[in-house]
Amino acid sequence: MNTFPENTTAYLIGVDYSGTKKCARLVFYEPKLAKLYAWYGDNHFPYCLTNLSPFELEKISEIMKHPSLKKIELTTKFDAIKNEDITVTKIIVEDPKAIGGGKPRENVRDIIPEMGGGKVWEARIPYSSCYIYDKNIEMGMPYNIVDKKLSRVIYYDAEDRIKQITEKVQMTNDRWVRLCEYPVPEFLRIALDIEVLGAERTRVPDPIKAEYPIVSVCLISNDGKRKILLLLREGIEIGTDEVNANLDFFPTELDLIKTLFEEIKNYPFVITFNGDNFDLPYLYYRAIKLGMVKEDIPIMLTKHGAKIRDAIHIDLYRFFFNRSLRNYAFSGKYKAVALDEIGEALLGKGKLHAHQDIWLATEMRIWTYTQLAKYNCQDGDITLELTTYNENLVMKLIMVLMRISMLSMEDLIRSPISRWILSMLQYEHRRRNYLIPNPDDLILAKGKAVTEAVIKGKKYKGAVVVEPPAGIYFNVDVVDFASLYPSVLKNLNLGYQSIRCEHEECKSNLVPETPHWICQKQKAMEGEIIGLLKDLRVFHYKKLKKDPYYGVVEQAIKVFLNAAYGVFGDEDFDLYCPPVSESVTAMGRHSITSTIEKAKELGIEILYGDTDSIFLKNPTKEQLENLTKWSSQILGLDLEVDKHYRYVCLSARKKNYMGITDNGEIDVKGLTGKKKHTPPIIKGAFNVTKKYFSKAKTPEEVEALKKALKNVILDVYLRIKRRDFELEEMAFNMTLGKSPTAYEKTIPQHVKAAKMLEKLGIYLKKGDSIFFVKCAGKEVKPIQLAKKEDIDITKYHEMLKATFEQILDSLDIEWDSIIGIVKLEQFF
DNA sequence: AGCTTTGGCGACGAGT
DNA sequence: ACTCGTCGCCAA
Repeated sequence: MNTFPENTTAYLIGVDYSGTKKCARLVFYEPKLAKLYAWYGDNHFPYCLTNLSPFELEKISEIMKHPSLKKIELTTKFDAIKNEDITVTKIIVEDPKAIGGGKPRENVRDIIPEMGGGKVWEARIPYSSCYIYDKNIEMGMPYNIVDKKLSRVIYYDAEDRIKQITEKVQMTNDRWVRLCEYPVPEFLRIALDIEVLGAERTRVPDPIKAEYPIVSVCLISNDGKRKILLLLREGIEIGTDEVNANLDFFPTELDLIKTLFEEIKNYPFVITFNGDNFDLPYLYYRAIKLGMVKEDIPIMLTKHGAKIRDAIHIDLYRFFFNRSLRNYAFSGKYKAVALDEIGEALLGKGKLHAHQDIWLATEMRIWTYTQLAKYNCQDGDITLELTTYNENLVMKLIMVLMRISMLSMEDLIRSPISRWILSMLQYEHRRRNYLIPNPDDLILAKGKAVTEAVIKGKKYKGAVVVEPPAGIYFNVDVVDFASLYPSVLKNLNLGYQSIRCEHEECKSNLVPETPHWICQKQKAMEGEIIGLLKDLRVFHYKKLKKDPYYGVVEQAIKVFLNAAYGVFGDEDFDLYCPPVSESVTAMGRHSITSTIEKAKELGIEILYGDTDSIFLKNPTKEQLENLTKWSSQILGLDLEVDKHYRYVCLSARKKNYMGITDNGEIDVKGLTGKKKHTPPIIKGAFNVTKKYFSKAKTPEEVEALKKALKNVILDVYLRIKRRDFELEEMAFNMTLGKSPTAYEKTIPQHVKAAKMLEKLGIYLKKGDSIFFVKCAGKEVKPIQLAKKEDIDITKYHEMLKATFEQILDSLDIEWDSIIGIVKLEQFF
C-alpha cells in the first residue's frame, strides 16, 4: 500500500487549474517514497499515484534543489486521499503566487527560468491517472487492476522474442520491440447503458436538467454478469419478450441508482457508449436531484470526460470517433459514429430494429418491462462486445496505442492523433533529457513555409498528381513507394532540430525544390522514431498480419505512421514546424518525378501517378526490376508492385479511375458513382455496370460490354422518366459539416433541407446526416417532406449523365448515343 | 468542441 | 453568361 506519512514534507511541483470547475489540482512529490501525488481541490477522487522512472527522478531532484521552490508542509488529514492510506488534509502554500496558476510547465518556467535556457523548458510531469510504473516496458500499467484482483501480465516468454526481433530489425535498442511485444492482460470490465423515459428519437434528454426518470439500466460484464435493473412503474406489464439477462425490479429510482453504483464498484473498467456526454452526467445529475450527496456518487465530471471513482471509464464513442482509427485501424468500415452503425459494421449486429419501429411509432413509455429490457440489453451487449470481439481486439489495440504514445488509457481514448504523437515525442524528449520547445520559439527559430500551395489557402505545396489520358489500358502494373513520407522523414534525417540547423557546414545539404537544409551532424529524433516504427512494421509485423495480436500491432503502428508527417503541418500541434512538412512533400515530389523520368528512360509508358504511386503500362519484368533497383539504390526508397490490373479505365480526371484486377475485383477510385452522397438509384446502376467490367477480360470483351452498359443506363434513364422509383432511391445523403445556423457565406442545398426539417421539430446538428431530394424549380426538400411528384426529372437525368460520363469517357461513348434512342421513342 | 496534411472533382451559391 | 468561392467527399 502506498503510504504517505503524516506531517511529512513534500514538494509542490505544479498547479493545474480547471477553469470551469474552479478547482486546482496540486501535483506534489514525496522524496522518501519517490512518488508523485496529485490532488484535486474539493473533488474526492484520489488521483492515483505514479512511481517514477529513473530519469524522471533525476529531473525532479534537480528541480527540488532550486532555492526558489517553496517547501510545502503537509499537516492534517485529507478525506480525499484517505482510501489510499495517505493522510493529509491541508497543504500550506506559503506564497501561492510563487506557484501561480496555469499549467505546471508555465509555473516551473517562471520559477526557474535558467533551467530552460530562457523560455524553452517544459516540466509537466508525465504522471498519469491510474498508472503504476512498470520497468519491463518503461511505462505505466493500469493501477486499479492490482486492487481489483485482476491478474497481472506474467512476463514469461516475451524476453526471448524481443531479443530475436531486435536483432532481426537491426535495432540497437529494444524499447520499441518491448512495447509492441509485451502481452496485454485480459481486462475485467462491465458495460453500462441506461434508458431514460421521455427520450425522443430526435432529441437526447439534457443530462444537466435530468428531468426524466431512469427506467432501465443494463449491466453486462465479461465475467458473466448480465443484469437489467428496472424501475417499477404503474400500469406497465411484464410482457412476453425473452431477455437473456436477470431482471431486477426496484420500487424507487434511488434504489435503482444506488444498486447500479454498488454493482460497478467491483470492476476496474467501465465501458459505455457516449457515457462522457450522456449516461454518466445523466446519472450524476439525476442522483443529485433525487437527494444523493456528491460524496456518495462515484462519478466525476471533468472537462475531458466523465470519470468513475476507482475505475477507468472507457467511452467507446470517443474512441471510435477518432478519425485516424476510423480510417486506418477500422479501414473506414463505419462512417457515422453511432452504436447502431459501428455494431453493424464490426459485429454484424445493429440495434433491435423491430423495437426501433415501435420507438418510432409510439413511445418507450408504454413498452412492457421485457420489451424495454430487451432493447436495453441489446445496446449493452453491443457495447461490451465491441471490446471483446476478435479476441479483445479493441482492448489490445488501446493498450498498444498507449504503449507507443505513452498516454494513459483515459487520455488516449479521448484524444486525437496529434496528442498521441505529441505525447510520444514529449516522452522521447524527457527520456533523452532534452528540452521541449515552445511553439512560438520553434516558429521563430525555424520559420514558416516557403513553397506555394497549389490550392489557395493552404500553407505549403503538397504532392504531384499526373494527368491521366482517357482510355482503357490493359495489363497495368501499379507500383508505389512503401510508406513514402515516413521513409522520407527517416532518410533525410528530418525533424525540427535538424532542419535549418545552426551549422554553416550543413547549409549545403539542401532539400530539393526548397531553400531548407538539413543537419548532417546530429540525428533528428522524429526521423529516427518514425523510421524505427516503419522498419518494425515493414520488416516484421506486416508478415505476421494474420496473427490476431500482431495484426493489431501492425494496425497501431500504421496509425502513427500515417499521421506522423501531417502533424508537423498542423498549427495546433505543439511541435508545428512547416519547414519539416514542406520538406517531406518536396522530397516526395522529387522522388516520384525522378522515378517517372527513370521509367521513361527505361522505355516504360507512364499512365498515371498520384503522390507515391505510378501506373505503368505493360512493363516487362526486366524493366520493373531495373526500376525498383534504381529506386532503392538512388532514392533509398522501396518501390514495390502494389497491384496488377487486368485493365484500367482512366477518365482524364485526376483521382478518378477504375481498375480491374486479375481475379475480377474492381477498385473504384473517386468516381461519383461510389460516393456516399450519390442517390441510391444512380449508385445502384453504377454497381450493376461494375459486374460487366468485372467479367470482361480482353479488349474484345470490353468492346462487347458497351452494349450492356448502354442498356443499364438507358433502363435507369427511363425509370426516372417514368417516375418508376421509390422516393428513398432519389435521396442525396449529406453530412452537415457545421450546425445549420453556422453557414454564413452560402447556404448549400443540404442546409436548406435541414432548415426545412426544423419546422417539423427535427433539429439537426453538426455531424448529422440529411436525406434530401431535388425538386422542380431548383428547390430541394428533405425526404420527410417530399412526394414522388416533386422530383425534378431533368436534374436526375443530368446527375445520371455526369456520373456515367466518367466511365463513358474512357470507353469513348457519346451520351447521346445512349439516350438518342429515347428521344426517338417519344414519338411512339 | 474538436482538431494530421495537400490535391482534386463536382455541384452550387453569389456576385459581376 | 461568366467567374470565383464554398461545401462535401474522396485519393494519397
